[in-house]
Amino acid sequence: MSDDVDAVLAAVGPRLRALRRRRGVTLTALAETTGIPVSTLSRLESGHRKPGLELLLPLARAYQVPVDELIGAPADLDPRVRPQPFTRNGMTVVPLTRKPGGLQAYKHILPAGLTEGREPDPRSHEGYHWLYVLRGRLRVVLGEKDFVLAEGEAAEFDTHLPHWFGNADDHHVEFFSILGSQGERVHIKARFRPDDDRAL
Amino acid sequence: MSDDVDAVLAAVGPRLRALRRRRGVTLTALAETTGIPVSTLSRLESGHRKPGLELLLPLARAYQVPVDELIGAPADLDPRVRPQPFTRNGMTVVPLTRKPGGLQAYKHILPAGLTEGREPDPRSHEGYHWLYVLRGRLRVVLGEKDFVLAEGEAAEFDTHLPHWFGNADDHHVEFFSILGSQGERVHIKARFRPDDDRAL
DNA sequence: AACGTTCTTTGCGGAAAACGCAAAACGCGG
DNA sequence: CCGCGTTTTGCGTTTTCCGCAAAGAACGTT
Repeated sequence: MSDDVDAVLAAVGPRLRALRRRRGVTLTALAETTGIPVSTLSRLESGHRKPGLELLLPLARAYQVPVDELIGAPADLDPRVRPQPFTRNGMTVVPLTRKPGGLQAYKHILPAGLTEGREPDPRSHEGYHWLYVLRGRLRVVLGEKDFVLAEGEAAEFDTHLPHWFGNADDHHVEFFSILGSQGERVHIKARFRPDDDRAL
Repeated sequence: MSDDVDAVLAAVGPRLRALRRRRGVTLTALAETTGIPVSTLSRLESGHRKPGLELLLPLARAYQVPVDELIGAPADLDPRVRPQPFTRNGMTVVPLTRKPGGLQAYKHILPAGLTEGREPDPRSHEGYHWLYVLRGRLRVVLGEKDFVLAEGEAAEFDTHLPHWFGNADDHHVEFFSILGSQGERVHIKARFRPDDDRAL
């Protein structure tokens, strides 16, 4: 577990030194191109200095190598997305995408009768929304409109429009939703929070 | 220059927070799976804590995302390798590979008469060596053997054998050399240094 | 609308790491 | 053996980190 991390951490210094030597660069020269003092570079390569991002980023640029390559982190990423569903207001949300940026795909599950008798509570946020009903009938409140999507039906809209989803009847509803990419903003939860929105 | 780095650095916190929210994970839960205390996570996401590797690595594993993706470092790497030749003992070395790990390719240039009258000084190190003479005639001292490679000729050997290269006559010599990958060790300079060898 | 729960932020003081500088140590070639 | 370029290290000061626990916010419920 943590051994793994420690191993990578301990290997970063030597790895950096090897890379530098291989390129025929001196500490002094590297210090010039990165703006990092020689002493710090020395300590970093010998493991007497923690490899912080403020050091790794300039180095990655100097060496023209991604950070992961720099630190030699094992690229043991499972290509399959392992969904970690969570619940928000009784609605189960299954994130189907992994990467922080770009499109975000979810599957939403509304248990039977979840929104029974509830007041629609439309919210708005940045982005563009596309959705597709897998099961059940989805009530969509969108701006002034209030309509129902049946199984296999789809919809798309700009999420600046206040919107809200609910069960159309007393059966449970499942639907895909794909969020994108209006200035790389993110849909996160019902209420829009300024700082969820900062860096995609 | 440094603005760029600062920008990325400042964006890491918010980016981490956005990612966590998107996954529907609480600080407490994340603290459990990563072993990082809640307070630290909070400070990290709010930018009051430096994003050190000892934090980013567990996070990258928890989120199943490479570190570069985590921090949103611009992937503006030039696919072309931009060689940065350097000189070692009068011999010009042109690194043709960029990645720290795996195979390493070089072009070596020995100016005319560089090794004239010099004593061969064979050294050994870890790895496997393959080479190809582009121009001139290359003298290769390899263990007990001492031979000459002409243009277009190639050789390969285990670098545990002490070896040395020189001009076979008074013309300049150019040759490719590809180093690999015996336990991921690296050819760096004439003399073998223990710590050049640690982490590929 | 007030409540309780859960999640998140923040203040604190001691401990640890970082900082740049300059001197010392090292490596290598002459 | 000397000299130069490179790298390491000692030092005192300054900054950051640390976990804890209390305070504060957000949210769902009564």
